[in-house]
Amino acid sequence: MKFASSYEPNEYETDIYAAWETAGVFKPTIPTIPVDNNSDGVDDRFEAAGASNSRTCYSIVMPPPNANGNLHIGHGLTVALEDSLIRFHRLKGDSTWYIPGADHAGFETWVVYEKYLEKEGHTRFEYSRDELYARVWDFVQMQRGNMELQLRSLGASCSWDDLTFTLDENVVDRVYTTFEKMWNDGLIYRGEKLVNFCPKHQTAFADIEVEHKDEKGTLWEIAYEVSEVCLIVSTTRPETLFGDTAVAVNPDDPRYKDLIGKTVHLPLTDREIPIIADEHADPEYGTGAVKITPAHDFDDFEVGERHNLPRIQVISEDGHMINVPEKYNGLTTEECRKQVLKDLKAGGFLKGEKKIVHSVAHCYKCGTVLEPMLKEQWFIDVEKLAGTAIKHLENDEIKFHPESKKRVLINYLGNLKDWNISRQIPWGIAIPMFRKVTAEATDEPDWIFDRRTNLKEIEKSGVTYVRDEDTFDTWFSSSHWPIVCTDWSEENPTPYYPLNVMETGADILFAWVARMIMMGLYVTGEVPFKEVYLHGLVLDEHGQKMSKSKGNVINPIELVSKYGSDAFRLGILRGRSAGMNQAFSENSVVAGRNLCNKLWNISRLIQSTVDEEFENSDFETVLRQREQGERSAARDDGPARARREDAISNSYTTDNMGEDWICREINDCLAQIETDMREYRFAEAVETLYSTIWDKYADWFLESQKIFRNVPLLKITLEHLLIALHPFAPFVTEAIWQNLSWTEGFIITKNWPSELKFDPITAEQFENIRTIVSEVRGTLTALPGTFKSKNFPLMYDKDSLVEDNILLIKTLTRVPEINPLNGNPRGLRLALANHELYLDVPEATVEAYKGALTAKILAVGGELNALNIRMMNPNYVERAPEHLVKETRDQIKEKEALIARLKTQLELI
RNA sequence: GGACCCUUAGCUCAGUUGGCUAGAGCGUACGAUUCACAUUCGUGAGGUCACAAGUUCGAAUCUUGUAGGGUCCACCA
Repeated sequence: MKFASSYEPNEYETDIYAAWETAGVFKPTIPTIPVDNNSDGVDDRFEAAGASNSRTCYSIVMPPPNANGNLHIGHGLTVALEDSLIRFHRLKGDSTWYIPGADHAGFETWVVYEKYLEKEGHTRFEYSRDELYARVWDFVQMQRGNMELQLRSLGASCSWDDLTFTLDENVVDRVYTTFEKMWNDGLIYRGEKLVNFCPKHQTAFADIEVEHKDEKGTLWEIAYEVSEVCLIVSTTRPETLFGDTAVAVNPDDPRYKDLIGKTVHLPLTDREIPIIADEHADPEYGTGAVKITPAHDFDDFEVGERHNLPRIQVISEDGHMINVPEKYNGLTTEECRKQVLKDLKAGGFLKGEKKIVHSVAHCYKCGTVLEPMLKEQWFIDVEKLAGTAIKHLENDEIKFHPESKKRVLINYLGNLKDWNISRQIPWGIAIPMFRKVTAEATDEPDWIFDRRTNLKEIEKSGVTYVRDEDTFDTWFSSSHWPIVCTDWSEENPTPYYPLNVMETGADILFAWVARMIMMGLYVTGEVPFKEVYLHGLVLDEHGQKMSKSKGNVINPIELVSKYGSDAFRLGILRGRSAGMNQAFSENSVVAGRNLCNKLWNISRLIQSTVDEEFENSDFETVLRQREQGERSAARDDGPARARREDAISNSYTTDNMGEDWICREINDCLAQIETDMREYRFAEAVETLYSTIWDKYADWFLESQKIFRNVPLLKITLEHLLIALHPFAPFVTEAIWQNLSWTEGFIITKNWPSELKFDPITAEQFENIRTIVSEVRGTLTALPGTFKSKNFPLMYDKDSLVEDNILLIKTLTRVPEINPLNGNPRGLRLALANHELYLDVPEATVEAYKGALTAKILAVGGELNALNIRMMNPNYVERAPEHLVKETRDQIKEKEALIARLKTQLELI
């Protein structure tokens, strides 16, 4: 026998994955690019397949994990979700394409590399941009590979040949093509705008990458003199006063009405700046007068634009004061603030200070306070893109799970500001723009588009241009992900685009999903995916966010090696629903591991039954069976084969109690899984499988089969369950499939099971048996005395169901014997199951059981009462649907009969 | 300030268009004992569905309000 007494995942998983990969079963069966109709020598198979493309292609692209990182729990969830979908659709016969990816993770990787440089005693400023790019490339290659191995250990059945790295040539090509199109369409502009700038990392961020934190600060009140009077302004950043180019007051503020248009003297300088009227000044806040520093504050920048104010930059990119009086020049912002406050105080300008709490922008990576910095950057005018996206969303072209996120997304797109796509880090896709440096060529444009970003300098009609040193925001290239992964092109649109579903974290709805939709529509005219499934955060077992500092991080790979890949997948899917942040604990993985082991032992039992049958059967039968098997195996694949497999697998009969029932239960289970998967209810699908396999198949069917041994049925039902569980627990199901003596090929490429035939009446009879068995067990447990003293025989009167199933009931209840009742009823009558059944219990025992019995009668009486009250309500009888009223009537009858039976139990004593 | 989500058993969560006695896993109590599986088997206990009002024959489910928790966006001179 091949089956060990327990399932050891580590002995099988690596080999199984390798076998799948070698066999090429992860690849889509329908070609990804349709063949050109005009070309010769077209493969027939491909053409035939092309006809049904729209129906049978099923594609998912993986959100690319960091190429040189390790997978975390979120990736574990992603793979569990996506791979279950892929495997389910593969079994359903779709041509599935699960496309893996690797992210160069521009900023993340850059931060890691910069730390590494620092450790080596170097800084980024020692190298040119191209040198740095080459160095990071090598650095990434050196670290690469872990993540891909980890995806394999999670069982991701993705098409490895099609792995896309975010810096691959086709990605860069596509990104440049889009950028060029946008440039020509006038959607790209270079603007001097305020950007969030990290003085430590020396790069700008998009709004979305900024982390706002509430902090304590001080609000200072400073006097700006206007001829005789003075105007008090409030500020949290006194050091920026050197960059002030106006003071704003609210136009409706009566206190300052007369001052509008006049000028004030800027303290510590010899400048006069105007007093302007602007809505931005809130009369309720501070003193109602606000200094305007267009170069260092986002709001002030906008005020400046409205009033055409000059922008004076007084803080440099590395956080030092510039363009300020000699005394302050070169100080850090902090030093300068101290000095300015000191000098203001000395000059009598400082009129007050208040402690306040305000939110401050931080770098999401290093926590440094971000400096709003005036910089020339490339921007995308998002108005049209967002508008188009909203139109398609409102047209319901993408289905969201959870549904509520659609509105959230539309709301976000409606308020989107222009997108800064320039980053000042070398690790990324170079922006394909070149700046004119030949001064005398006045007719030529200042900037030109050119793909030759490998060159620092290019020449065009005698004019020299130098490359912009910046790289793209990673989200700009990532927004092309569905397009580039599926190899979509204008000439050859692939049947795998749009994707069937985009599965990713709810936290990157804006950063990624929104941008993919805008970009997909802009490039292809179609939405990039038909559905979006968003998963929430995986929290620790107490509902806390996982973080290194809290020390509550769970490593998925550790769980995989401890309990097996399947256990992890089952565990993480359990109790999870779309878009919700949910807790996760090792317990659920243990439950998953137990299910795998249960299934393993179920298979072990069935295999041993099959082996025994084989040994006992006569030689000729064996020979005939073997020949049949070989004959069918010799044929080729295809629909004919599928039909034949169907016929063979349906060649069973249901002869014994419980057999029709299990067929019914398995059919229900399969149908439930199909519904659940269509609606992305993963946890429910797993739940259904768990209870069908364990509570129904093992606890009832297999127990009853210990008497009956219907080998063909045991085989086919096991196969059905193995296939049904395969999407969620791929390794154990394949391991079993390979160990079973009669199965062929890989389970991963089998067909989803067809319905089992059964007789519904016989199936229902088994429910009666179950009720009887449960009540016998329950009553025996409830009766006083030790277990051993309770070996009472069971007696029946004129009951053919019991009479026909004496052996079965005896086995399941473990009563010593079951006899026909001779003479008058005695002992304890079973009440719940409506059968003439008595436990042969001595009077004294029944007497002691009386209390429990009375309590039960009371409980049922309460239920009956509630039902009667319902029926006495004329409105209910009139208005509720007829079937419900009838149901209630039936229930009343049942309860009344039950109470009557229970009362006989008491009377019998 | 705006938006969205959540509150159901000790814990983590299901509960689909309102309709049987509100379910599962884990935990827990009692019992079994080696015949596929102790990663086992059997039987229980455990719930004012956050609170209040409303709609309805009927509400965990729909509406409104209150309280608590979470997430995101905007703003904070």
